[in-house]
Amino acid sequence: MRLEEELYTTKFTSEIQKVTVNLIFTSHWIQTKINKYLKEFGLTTEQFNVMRILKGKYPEKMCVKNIGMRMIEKNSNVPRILDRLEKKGYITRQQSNEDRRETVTTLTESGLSILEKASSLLLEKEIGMMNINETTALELNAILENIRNS
Amino acid sequence: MRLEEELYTTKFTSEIQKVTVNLIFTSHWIQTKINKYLKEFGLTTEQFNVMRILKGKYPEKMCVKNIGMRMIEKNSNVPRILDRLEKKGYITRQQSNEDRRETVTTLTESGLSILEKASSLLLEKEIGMMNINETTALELNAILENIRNS
DNA sequence: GATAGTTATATGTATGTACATCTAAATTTG
DNA sequence: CAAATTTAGATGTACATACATATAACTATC
Repeated sequence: MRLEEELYTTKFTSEIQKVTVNLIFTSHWIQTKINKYLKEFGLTTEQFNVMRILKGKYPEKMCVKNIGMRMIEKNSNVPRILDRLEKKGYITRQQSNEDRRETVTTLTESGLSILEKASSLLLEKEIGMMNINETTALELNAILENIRNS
Repeated sequence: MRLEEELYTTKFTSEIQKVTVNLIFTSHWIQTKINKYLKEFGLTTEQFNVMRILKGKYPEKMCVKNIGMRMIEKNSNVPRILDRLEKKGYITRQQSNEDRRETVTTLTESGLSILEKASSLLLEKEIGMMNINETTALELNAILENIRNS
């Protein structure tokens, strides 16, 4: 559907102005879908993202800062997301021995297991989630990366 | 900068998978910029959006549902955003006479005035905010609208 | 026209962002 | 090495989303 219809608006003053709104709208649209899939596992997207990042280094432990650097949302408050994952038993936290300011974290067995299940569902859903092919995706990725060069 | 560098990750398994992350990342990147501009006026993006929508019908009053339909973020909790705008004196609310379930809202003089200032700053910043021209923007808008056809 | 169903909005709770502040530990500097 | 600075993380507050539930008012149905 055209963005104008989605937002019940008449028109935008420029294609650039419309791009701004269209990017934010499409991002919300995707996130809403992903949220629904993850809900089945009792996970939020941010919790899933943190776990996915921890998996990338597993079984190595990661400090809070290094997790934060890899988050899609750079303003994420990682300690609080870790609070919830710890409460659910999906991660463990301990003070680092090398640098005692650091809190190092790793996935538990239970965390690994639920991550695997959630990942495989998302991988499966990913195909049909967006109407786009690899060629256009490549093109879109290039445009997005260029947009941020300013 | 390439997305892989932004997220300190090695690579994505497909361009489509990368598009998902790239769209969400770019959306956050834009929103962070807009937030910073609006902060000068003590407004959040959502508060600004609601005011912009009210301006579109001004001086006609709008009900909560019609505002919500026009929000970029469809999960917005409009009554609570209105609470904050009312507290700041930027809108007024009253029960509708036609349908007493409805709460109708309109901008105050003060609201119109701050909206005008914020809008003009955003319009000015919009040009340099993203590195994109009208032609590519047109193309990007078409891709985004197509992505959501599924 | 009374009852059932629907709709518009408000509100409660958990989670997350945005941003400021605090504390402890490491690092730098004189 | 002591003092100053920086860094890592935790935590407080305001605002927002996600979603469930509650309430009042409207509409449909018998």
